[in-house]
Amino acid sequence: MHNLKEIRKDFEAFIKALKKRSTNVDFKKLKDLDIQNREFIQKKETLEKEKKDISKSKDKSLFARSKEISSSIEKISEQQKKIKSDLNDILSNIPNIPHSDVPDGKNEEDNIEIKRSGNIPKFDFNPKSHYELGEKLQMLDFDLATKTTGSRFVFVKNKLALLERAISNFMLDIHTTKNGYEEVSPPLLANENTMFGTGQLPKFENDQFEVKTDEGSERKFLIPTAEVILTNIIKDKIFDKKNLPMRFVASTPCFRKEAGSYGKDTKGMIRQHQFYKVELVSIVEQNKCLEELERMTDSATGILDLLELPYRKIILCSGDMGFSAEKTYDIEVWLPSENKYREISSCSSCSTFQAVRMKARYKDQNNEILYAGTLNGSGLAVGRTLIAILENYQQKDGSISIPKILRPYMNNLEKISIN
RNA sequence: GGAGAGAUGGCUGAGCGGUUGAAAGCACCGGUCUUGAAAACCGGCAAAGGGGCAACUCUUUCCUGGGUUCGAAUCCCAGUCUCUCCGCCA
Repeated sequence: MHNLKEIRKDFEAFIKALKKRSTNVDFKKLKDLDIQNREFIQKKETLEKEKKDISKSKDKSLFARSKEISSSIEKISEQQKKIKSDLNDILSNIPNIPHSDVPDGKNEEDNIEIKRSGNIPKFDFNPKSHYELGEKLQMLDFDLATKTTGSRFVFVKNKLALLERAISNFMLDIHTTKNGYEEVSPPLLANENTMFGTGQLPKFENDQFEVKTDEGSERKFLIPTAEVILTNIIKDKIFDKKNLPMRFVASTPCFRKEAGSYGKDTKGMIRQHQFYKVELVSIVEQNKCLEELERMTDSATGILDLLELPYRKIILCSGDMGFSAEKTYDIEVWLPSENKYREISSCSSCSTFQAVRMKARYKDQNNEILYAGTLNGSGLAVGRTLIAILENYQQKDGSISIPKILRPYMNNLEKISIN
């Protein structure tokens, strides 16, 4: 969320900065409401001052006047609250401003590739898709999941379940021992305010799975990514600068409705309602965001290097970035069956955008209070890593050789085959 | 599910109708002392919002929402959350 005080300083610049994004913000209304809001605050405060003075004076002759004032305050206050709430509605639906590094563009076609790494495997046969491979191995079962649960779910079984677990453990180990992240095993449900903090609410409620709770108690949502719960670790806090940076990693299931993606990636486990993801979150001083973004992205690509999977790194254009991001790198892994790169990680700096929503601040050496910078990135999506391994490491006979680095996590198994 | 207790500043924790925005301690910042550091001592230190170029000033805030009162952190009602004990389950 943006700081109104900052917006006010140069309203035109604010509009201009957001032009890069495809938004339909009613800027005029925003400005008018802000002015109205402040007018009402002033009216209210004048009355409050008078009332306070009467109360302090303990002068009985003025008590009647005080009562009058109370009812006036009530009226004005009501109007002011309405204005403030309208103002907040607009404000909380405005996305972050793209950093100047970010290329202008409308959609994913305008993203820019900045790096390629690894060798694309050459096959002397027609490479199969992960779901063909998995079903043939009898270790991916989509039909069963449809029966027990519904579409966009999958049973991962036998050695592929082991592989999935190995991937997760391997990534956690690297991030905790080599990259300086602290491992967290967080709750998988988040309340409304937490979801607001990272920007999932109010705008993207349709993408969330809400869990039914007792009447009257707080609303709860299945986390769409561990980013939500990990970033909110610092919610409502003012901490010392010396605590920064904070870096957290968690491997959790993620739940997404994937509303609006009907017909997209319907086959296989590319796009599921539930998937595991190893998530990285950093909390940093506000001027260190971009530096940390590079570090985080390197942590993510480091995993692909170790797994010896070919990938490329792209910078998202202004039109393709997520709501809370100021700058995002996507990392895409090579999928032989599709003959193209597919997203396996997305690393974003959110500048202070989420911190303002969460009221997460720190004190610097002058005891000045500043909003923190937050970053999140996948390190990596476990399901998609599984897919990438299946496809890139497939053999002519339909078996899968296991990346060397993962073997210690799989009882030194070298190959997954039907028996 | 039954019975209690609680929610106060960055943290711990007093206050239980009228200069209380709030004692005390810790943390933090500045100073004295010291070759330096520690300790000790002295001083400072809540946030948000409004007005002002600024110095500064005003308002709000002691979980949330109502109520009583000229006046509420303090009293009353409703709600949310947390904790403890018992039961049940893991």
